[in-house]
Amino acid sequence: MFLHEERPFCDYSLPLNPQQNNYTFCPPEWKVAVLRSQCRDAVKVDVEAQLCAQQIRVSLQGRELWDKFRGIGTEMIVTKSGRRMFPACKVSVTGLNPKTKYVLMMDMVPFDDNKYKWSRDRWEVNGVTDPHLSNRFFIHPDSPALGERWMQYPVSFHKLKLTNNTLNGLVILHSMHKYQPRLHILQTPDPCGPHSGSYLRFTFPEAAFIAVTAYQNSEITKLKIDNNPFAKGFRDHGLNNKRQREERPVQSSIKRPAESRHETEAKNPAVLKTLGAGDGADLTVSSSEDAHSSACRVESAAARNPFISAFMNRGTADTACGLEDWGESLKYPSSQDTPPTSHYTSPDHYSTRSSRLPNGVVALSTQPPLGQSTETLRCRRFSHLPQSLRPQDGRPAEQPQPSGAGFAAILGAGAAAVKNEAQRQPEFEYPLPFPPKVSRVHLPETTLRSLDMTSDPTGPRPLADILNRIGGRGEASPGKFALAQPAWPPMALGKEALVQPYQSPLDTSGDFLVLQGMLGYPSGLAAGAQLSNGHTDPRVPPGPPAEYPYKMPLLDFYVNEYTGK
DNA sequence: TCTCACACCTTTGAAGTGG
DNA sequence: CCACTTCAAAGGTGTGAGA
Repeated sequence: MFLHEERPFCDYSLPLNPQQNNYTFCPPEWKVAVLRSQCRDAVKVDVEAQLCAQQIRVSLQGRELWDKFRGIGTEMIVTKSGRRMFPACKVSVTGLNPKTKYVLMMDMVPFDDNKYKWSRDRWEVNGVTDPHLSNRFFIHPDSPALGERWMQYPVSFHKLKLTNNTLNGLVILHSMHKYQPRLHILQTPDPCGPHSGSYLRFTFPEAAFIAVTAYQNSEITKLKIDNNPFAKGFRDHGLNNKRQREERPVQSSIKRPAESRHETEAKNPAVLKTLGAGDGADLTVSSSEDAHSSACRVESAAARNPFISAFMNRGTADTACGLEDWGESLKYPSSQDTPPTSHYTSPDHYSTRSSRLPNGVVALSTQPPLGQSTETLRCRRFSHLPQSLRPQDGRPAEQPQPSGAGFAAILGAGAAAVKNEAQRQPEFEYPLPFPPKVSRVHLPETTLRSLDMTSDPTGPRPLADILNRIGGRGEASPGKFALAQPAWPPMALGKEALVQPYQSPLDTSGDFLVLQGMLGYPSGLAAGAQLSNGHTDPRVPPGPPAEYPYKMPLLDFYVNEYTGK
């Protein structure tokens, strides 16, 4: 769905995932599998999986904006009908196998075991967390897609919606609880072969937030209004509000309210606190570059506000991260042909580890580069740049903007040249300019031929529609696009789904689908919190595997795609 | 603390218009 | 036929009243 709107692909041979609802439950077995893989004592390195996975790197896009929010204490509204996140999670992925299909999913996991309350001007711990509800994934609408697709542009999860209602199938959160996004990269199992897919997950503690039903911190409200285009009507400090405009028709110069805490702290580095290793008990680590930096730079001094200090990390940026950031920080994939020389090959990202589980699933987990300081990492990262381009503070220096022809080059035959350039400087981040309207772009004939331009209403949208949405529209709006969705087998949702459980064509064992089936591995793996080394994970409730009666397993989905059912 | 109606906004596609 | 403009619809957003 969103693919059509934001990203052009010259190869449209693969079917898109047209599911109107991209949410599904998290199989508890996955948790166990990943937790096992992340327990170092239990890791049995699988050489094959390691080769395919250890280069995979994920970084959160829009860091400046996230930093702004984290500096104040990010809040996300949850509503009964579902509310989008702002900022939305947008990640860039590198290191995937370009010719392998992957499913990208996102869910929210508790950040800690606390429940919070807003006390006058700050967040305070208010008891222990309520029982965590069953995880629900938001499956990226492009899934499944080839690795080269995922790596070509940052992957946005802006359509993910948060809710506190268990009946609507969205990602469910408890209000006044703190969560962090978690990205799942699932290598799709081969429907014609053994069902073994690699599996990785990356959490983003820098994007942690407290779920609320109404904003508590007015500074968060201001920040959202200032940055969210849909809230533009509330800018000018509320004077766009009709009522207030009528009350105050003339307001030539409006003074900003008192300097926000965020701004104050940004100007006073001594006030800044880094995100501590308080999540250390959590085996999940951040995959993103700056989260790693955070973990490496834990400061011992306690902030006045423990919650806010938990959000704080590094200096805040002054530049707003607008819609244009989809092109910024675009990372071209580094060479896939060059195997790494050591296990930890990504100086500024977390590397991956893998383990073969008893059920045959290769579980992969992220690990920080051990024994390396942040400065070391940064020095290495920019070592290939001329001295003049190396940032003084470890941040990327401003790079010269490539010409507008860069977009066409990516689209057409020029893509190879761009890639070669990226291979020469694999860590270099190329800002990508907005492409012009497609009507003014002359694409090579070979490129046009490679696109599926059929008039089949169930097929992909014309190239013009794709590209016109890219220019100047980083965030896709719902519009009327849903009407144009191809008619795929309906995915039962919510109450309706419970009435009409999905009957897997592959699973004849009963009316209920046990979610191991989503990956195709046997259901004998006991669900629970007990790890193989005896540790327990408090997030994984003990008990039998949950049964989810109505979601089509991913494997079935892929098989249906391949077999044309 | 939560829900809901509301005004305001962006985004989108269709229809209309003119060269 | 193409480019551009206008319009209406859909839906995202925070606000504020009330439960």
